[in-house]
Amino acid sequence: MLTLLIISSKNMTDSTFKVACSSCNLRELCMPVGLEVTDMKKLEEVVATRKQVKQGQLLFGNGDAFTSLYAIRTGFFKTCVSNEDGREQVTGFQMAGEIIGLDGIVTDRHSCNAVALEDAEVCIMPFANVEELSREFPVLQRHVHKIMSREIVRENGMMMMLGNMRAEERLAAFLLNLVQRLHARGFSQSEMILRMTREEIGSYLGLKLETISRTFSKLSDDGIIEVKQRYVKILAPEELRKIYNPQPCQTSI
Amino acid sequence: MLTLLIISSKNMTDSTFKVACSSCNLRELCMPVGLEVTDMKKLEEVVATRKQVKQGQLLFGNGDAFTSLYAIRTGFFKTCVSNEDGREQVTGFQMAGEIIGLDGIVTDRHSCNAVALEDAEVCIMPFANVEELSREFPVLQRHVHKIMSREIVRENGMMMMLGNMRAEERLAAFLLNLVQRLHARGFSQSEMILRMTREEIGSYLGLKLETISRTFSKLSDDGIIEVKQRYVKILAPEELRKIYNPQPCQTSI
DNA sequence: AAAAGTCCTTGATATAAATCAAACGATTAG
DNA sequence: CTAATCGTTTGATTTATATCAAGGACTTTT
Repeated sequence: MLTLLIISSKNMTDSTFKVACSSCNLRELCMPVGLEVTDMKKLEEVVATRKQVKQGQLLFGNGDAFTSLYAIRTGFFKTCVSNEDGREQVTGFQMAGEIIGLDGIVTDRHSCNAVALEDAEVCIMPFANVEELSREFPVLQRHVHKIMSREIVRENGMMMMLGNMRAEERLAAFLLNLVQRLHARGFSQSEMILRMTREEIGSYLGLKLETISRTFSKLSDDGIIEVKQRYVKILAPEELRKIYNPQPCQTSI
Repeated sequence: MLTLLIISSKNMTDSTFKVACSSCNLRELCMPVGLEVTDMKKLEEVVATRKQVKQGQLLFGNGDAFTSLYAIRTGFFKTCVSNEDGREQVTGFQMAGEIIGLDGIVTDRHSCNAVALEDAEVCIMPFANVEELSREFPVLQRHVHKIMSREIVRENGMMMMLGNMRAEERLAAFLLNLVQRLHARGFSQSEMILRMTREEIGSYLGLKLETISRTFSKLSDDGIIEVKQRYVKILAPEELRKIYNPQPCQTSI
């Protein structure tokens, strides 16, 4: 029975359902737009297979050989780097339609861990395929460049957060960013269920879990959000945006 | 006379000296290695012209249209992002052989400022050329991907610094990184002249200038470095490395 | 249903770095 | 040569966040 289950699972995830980007509802998120149907069919070759990753499992880890990029189909990931002395830094949270694995290109080894925060499924895109098809399709080439550039710009923003902002500003930015990305995927623009712990949020924002908790309570006391464990509702999005982007002090002259 | 000077300057920087990557001593830093001479000649087409940037001048600024990547030939740059309310974050310091401008790809506009910290000269590489030649030369394609991935990995490391490290660790990491890059360019592995102010170092490391100054003094008092204004000499590189990478506390069991 | 394990919240206290302030050294302008 | 400016150093004090500690809430296991 166990064997049967495993075989069944393998079939399900690896070969039975041949991947079809053209019919994937995440197409506009991880594939270039404005393609002819024939080109689209060709581009589907970037994706070799899919893979399921159970909550808590590693998709790839620091030191692993780099072979592929991964497009998240379902589920939620965190990526984190760690120090010789064991300190961890969450470098990002990724959701459906986003690409992970770019860190591995430079050294042919991954330099971070990608952990599923809920059961997930990814499309495996062997990087050799990506590069080959990029040479053939300028639109894919441009798409890949944009994905990498977007990540660079995101991390620039993170440096600004970590270097300059106070706890409340960081958490406001975090919540606004998260809900905006969820909204772009068809979810509510005011409510969400967090997939990560206070400690993981803290690591991402350069704060301790107690500070995250206190800051949640503060925003809740101020009537700006409603928090109940992992559930968060944004009651006053404008107030939250004001915290994130405080107006410069107006001087009289 | 002024006109003459301008014309002369324009000739010097834009057209007189046709660029030749094959004879540039920074070739191994900004070009793929192991190319045939004929391919090398072809690849030189990525570089359109050179441009000189005076100390304090902007190579490109936030909001500028993105057209090109820039390979630094001589000089030293900082890149920085800024907030609506005017806070600045230095996101990097770049020296000869390094590539700047990658932030512009995703939106076709630059999202940061690149400022010359000393008189500089850059090779302009129109991004259209880069993409076209990347399609023709897989080795260039791979090179471009690695440059972008390296920047992503560097920024992951910065997030670790800004999120987890104490002032002394950040400054140690900064000095070790800087001197290592200078050494790779043929300079001393223990001495350097800083091109940036304490305030700029502070912005980069998420600290205030006074903290940078105090931390320099502390490292100096401990006999680990010698500091005199912008001159820094690393007296005890191993000690500095220990500060950057403190051994995890050994527990008895 | 009880027990155990996570995760979260809140309070009391400590601390690293920020802020405020003054003076000093190096460079530039007059 | 003197004054002015800019960058730096150092001291005194404040403050935001970390740390330590305890209890509470939810989830999973038994």
